[in-house]
Amino acid sequence: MKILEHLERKNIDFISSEDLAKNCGVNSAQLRKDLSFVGTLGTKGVGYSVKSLKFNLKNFLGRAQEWNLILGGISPLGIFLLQNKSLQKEGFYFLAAFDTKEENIGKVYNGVSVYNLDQLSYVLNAIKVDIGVITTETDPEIFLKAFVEQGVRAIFNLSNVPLFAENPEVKIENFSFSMALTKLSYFLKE
Amino acid sequence: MKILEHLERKNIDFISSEDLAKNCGVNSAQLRKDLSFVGTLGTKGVGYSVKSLKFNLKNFLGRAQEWNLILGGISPLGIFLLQNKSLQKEGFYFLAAFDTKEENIGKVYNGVSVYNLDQLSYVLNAIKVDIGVITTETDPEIFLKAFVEQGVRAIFNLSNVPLFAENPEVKIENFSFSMALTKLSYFLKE
DNA sequence: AAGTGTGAACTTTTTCACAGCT
DNA sequence: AGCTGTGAAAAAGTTCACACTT
Repeated sequence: MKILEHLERKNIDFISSEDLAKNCGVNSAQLRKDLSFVGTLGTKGVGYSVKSLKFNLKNFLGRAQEWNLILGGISPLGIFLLQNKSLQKEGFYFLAAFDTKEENIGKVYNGVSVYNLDQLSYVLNAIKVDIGVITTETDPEIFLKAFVEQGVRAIFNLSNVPLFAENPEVKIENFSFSMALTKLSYFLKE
Repeated sequence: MKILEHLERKNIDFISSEDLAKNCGVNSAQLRKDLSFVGTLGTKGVGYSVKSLKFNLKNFLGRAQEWNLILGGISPLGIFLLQNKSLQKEGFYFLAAFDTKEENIGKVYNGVSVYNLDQLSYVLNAIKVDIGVITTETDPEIFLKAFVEQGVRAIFNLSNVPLFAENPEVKIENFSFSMALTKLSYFLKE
C-alpha cells in the first residue's frame, strides 16, 4: 500500500512482479500468487498498473471505507493515539474513549471524550463501532470482555499482555513494543 | 513472557503445556516443541516450573541483558517513545536521538539529546548501540542507510513505509499502526 | 497417573518452472 | 520478447500419538 504510493510519487505507472517484489522484500512468484487471490490484476507481458493495483488492494483490504474506533484505557499510548492525526488520514476515527479510573472520566483529547467503562453500552447505542483499541497498562481483559459483550468484533490490543479470543467471530491483533524489540534482541544474541 | 509473569502473580508454580498453551492460544504439542528448542525445560509427569521457564526464556530471547537504542526522527511517536518509561523497565534504553531538521537539534526529551544525523558517527564513537528505532514520517531510508553504515545491525522501523534489508547481517522489524488496523479492517470486510 | 519430548503424518506455505497472453 | 497466472514440487510448519520419565 505504502510502497505503491511511494511508486506513484515516483511517477511509475507500471511495474513487474519482479520489481515490486524487490521493493517488498519477497519472492516474485509469491507476490503474483498473492495478487491473483485478489483478482486478475496484471497484464501479461506488461506487469501491474500501480494505480489500479492500489485501487484493487484498497478495496480488497477494506481500506476504501472508513472505520470507527473506540479506545479502552487512558494510558500514555492511548493519549498519543487520540492526539495523533495520522490515523484519521488513513480512515480510522476514534469516536470515544473509556476508562475505569474516575480521575480520567470527562477528559477530552483531540475532541474525543473519555467515558466510564460502565457507560459503554449506553454510548454504543448512539454510535456504530468497528474496532476496539486497548491500551490500558493493567487488566486489558476487562476491556476485552466489555467490548466483545457489546458486539465489537475486532480488537487491537496494545497492552503488554497478549489476548486471545475464544470466540472465532472476534479477531484480536496483539502488538507491544517490548515484544517487537525482543525479536531484535533475540537476533542480536544469535 | 508477560503470560508467565501473570501466572507468577497468581502464585502458580508449575504449569502443564496443556494449560499454558490455552493461555497462549496455541496447541500444546506446538508449545512443547517450541520449548524443547530452547532446551529440556519440563519435568515429565509434572509440567514446567513457571519461574525456571521464565528464566530460561529470558536468556534465550536475549532479554536477560540490557540493550541500547538510538532514535531516528523526532516525530510524535518518537517523542512518545523517548518519554515513555516502560521500555526502560524492560531493559531497552534510548541513549541518543537523531533528526535532520535543524529546529529539532539540541532538544532534550526525558534526558535524551537530539543530534543532527550528520553527527551520527561522532556520537556512536562514544556509545555502543544495539538497535536503531526509526520513527520519521518521511524518508526512513535516510536513517536506515546511516544507521546500517555505522554498524547498527538491528532496526525497528515504525515509519509508515516498510523497509527491507539487502544485507542479511541486518535485521529489520517493521510495524505501523495503520498496517495493524488494516488486518482488522480486512477481517471485518470478510 | 500425569505430562514431557519427539518421530511420523499431515497441512500449509513457498518456490519453481512454464504454458499462454499481449 | 516480456511477464503474468498457476499447476506441480519442495520446504516449512503444525498436529498427532505414544514411548518414556517422574
